[in-house]
Amino acid sequence: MVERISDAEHEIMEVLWQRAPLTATEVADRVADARGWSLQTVKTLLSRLAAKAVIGTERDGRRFLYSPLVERDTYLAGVSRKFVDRLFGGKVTPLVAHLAEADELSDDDIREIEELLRELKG
Amino acid sequence: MVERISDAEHEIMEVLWQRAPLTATEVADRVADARGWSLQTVKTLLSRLAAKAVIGTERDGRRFLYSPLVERDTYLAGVSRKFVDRLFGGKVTPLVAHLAEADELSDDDIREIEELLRELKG
DNA sequence: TCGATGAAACTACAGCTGTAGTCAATAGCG
DNA sequence: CGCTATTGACTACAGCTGTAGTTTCATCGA
Repeated sequence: MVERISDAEHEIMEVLWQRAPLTATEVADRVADARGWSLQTVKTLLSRLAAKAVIGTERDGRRFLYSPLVERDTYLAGVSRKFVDRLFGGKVTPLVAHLAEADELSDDDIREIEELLRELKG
Repeated sequence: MVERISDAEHEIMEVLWQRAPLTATEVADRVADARGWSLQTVKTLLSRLAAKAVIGTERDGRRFLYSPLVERDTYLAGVSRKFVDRLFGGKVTPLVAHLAEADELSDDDIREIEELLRELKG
């Protein structure tokens, strides 16, 4: 069970999953576009993530380098599971059905998923 | 945009989506199994949902009857969308791929989804 | 009629979240 | 060697969430 990661924290994680280790300033630069957070905000989020042992710190002189301790896939698996459990009784099919009905799936999407499923069976 | 519904609130909504209108006491009885909430807690959650206009109240003598104002499907659509956006860049295919890789999809699931997609195209 | 009972309204409170300001140490520059 | 800029640590604070206690008001039975 990975500790709960909040929305803002997740944004930080995405950056670190893309490239690590990074300093606080580097992380701040990379999230600057999406959210307009100050450096201090980013540092607070990094501290909280470190406190939860979701990221690790490595001293580099006077500053820290941060890296994820949890794989993105592991995290996604946990979150997806909880999501599907909570809203779709643990079954994936209704979720896909729902997205499909809600017109969230383009024809291309459908083709892609079909392709994917074919590979899975093969 | 439906207002954000917290976990606890969602539990209450599920009860009301299953049957409505219900009194606070009836709702409390129905969630008693899952979570061990007191009647007061349930009433607080009902008030918050009513304040958000996610459920409606109808006076019945000295008490209230509560009913959802938001369809379950509408709500699921919004939440699913946000989920897919946030974790899978808005694309459903990676979500399915992920669930598949994480062994969350049984052979039966795959067959069901294929069937579903066939219908969608038809 | 009056007290017990049941319902909603109001109040509480700690922990999490988003967002940041301030402080203290340190290191590099002049 | 002292000042300035950088960096992490500590502090802040309002709004949301989970979980309820307390108060007040109306009503039903004796």
